[in-house]
Amino acid sequence: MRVDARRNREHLLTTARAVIAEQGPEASLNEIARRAGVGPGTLYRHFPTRQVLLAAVFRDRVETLCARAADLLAHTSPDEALALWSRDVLAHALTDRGMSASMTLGGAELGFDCHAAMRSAATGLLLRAQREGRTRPDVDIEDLFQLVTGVALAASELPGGLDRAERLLSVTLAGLRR
Amino acid sequence: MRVDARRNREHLLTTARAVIAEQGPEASLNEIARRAGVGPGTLYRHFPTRQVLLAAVFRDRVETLCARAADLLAHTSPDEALALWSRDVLAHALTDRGMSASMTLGGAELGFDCHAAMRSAATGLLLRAQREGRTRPDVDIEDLFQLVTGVALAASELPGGLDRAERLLSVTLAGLRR
DNA sequence: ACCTGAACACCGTTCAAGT
DNA sequence: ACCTGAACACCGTTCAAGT
Repeated sequence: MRVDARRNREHLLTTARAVIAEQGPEASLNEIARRAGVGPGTLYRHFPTRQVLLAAVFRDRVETLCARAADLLAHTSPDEALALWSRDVLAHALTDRGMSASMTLGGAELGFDCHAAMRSAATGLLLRAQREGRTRPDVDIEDLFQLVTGVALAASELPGGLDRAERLLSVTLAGLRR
Repeated sequence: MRVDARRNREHLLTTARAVIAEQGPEASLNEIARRAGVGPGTLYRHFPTRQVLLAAVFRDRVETLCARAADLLAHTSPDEALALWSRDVLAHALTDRGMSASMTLGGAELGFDCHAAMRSAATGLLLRAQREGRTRPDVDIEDLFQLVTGVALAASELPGGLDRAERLLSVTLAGLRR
């Protein structure tokens, strides 16, 4: 990869992060390119679809959440780990617009598969909670995932912010216990 | 209102229903006008914003759900009424793309306030369940609403369809009990 | 090998001109 | 009083031409 190409890629990523923080995940790709000082073709060369760009933008955060899951798996009780991790996901989703949408972005063509990463991180927590804890055995990882991102989406679009989010999460976590 | 205006309005609504069923609530307004055989200006005259159009399109279904809530309130036990009504909302949301998005459409300028209608219909069910049933007293009507539409949104975007939707709903309803 | 930016087909939205 | 449809500013996307 040529040095100017690599620099363009980095700069596009930085700009995309800023614009998406401002305008959300539907932000104009042309504007991202414009603000980064490159032609739209250059953006498309590096990120052939919007989803590829979003996956790249949120990669760091997703990896942070995955590391957190591994940590909780090693150091916390099953029920508590699930609760704390869900709360973390929620906090990230409330902070970064588009984060919750990105968490469901999957597929090998993305360069980085957010969905697969999140899924495998959460699977460990769920299986252990079902084995040792008091978690309903019939829910699968997609269910857990949908419930948490659903709460995140709801909370990010409604007034009441974190308070409401915590309440919705507590309802969901209570529902997961048997 | 002139007869041709009224006829245009009806025809636009019928066309919009069809196009939205095909393409979802983000369907092109120009295409709706085109298919209805009128200029885009005519669509805008009758429905000044997309939300006004969506509220008009889904008015019938929302009113059906409200009537159902009143019926359940009169003839069913608190817990069961809440469960049956949620299941109904879910079924409507899975059938009609854009229905769940429309349920959150509020404001007096819409001609018909879907959100207010749904909220007042569901409030009766929730209050009674909290008074007589075993429902958590700290959740409010917005919480209930968000949980149900969240499940609906999740289920409509994920494979697994109705089965998964039912499971997610049962988790949520379990979480609502104290 | 990579970038550029004009070009294309679309979109939402407006508004002067018509009937 | 209502409709028309050309027009505008934007969007995503592509691709010949450049370096």
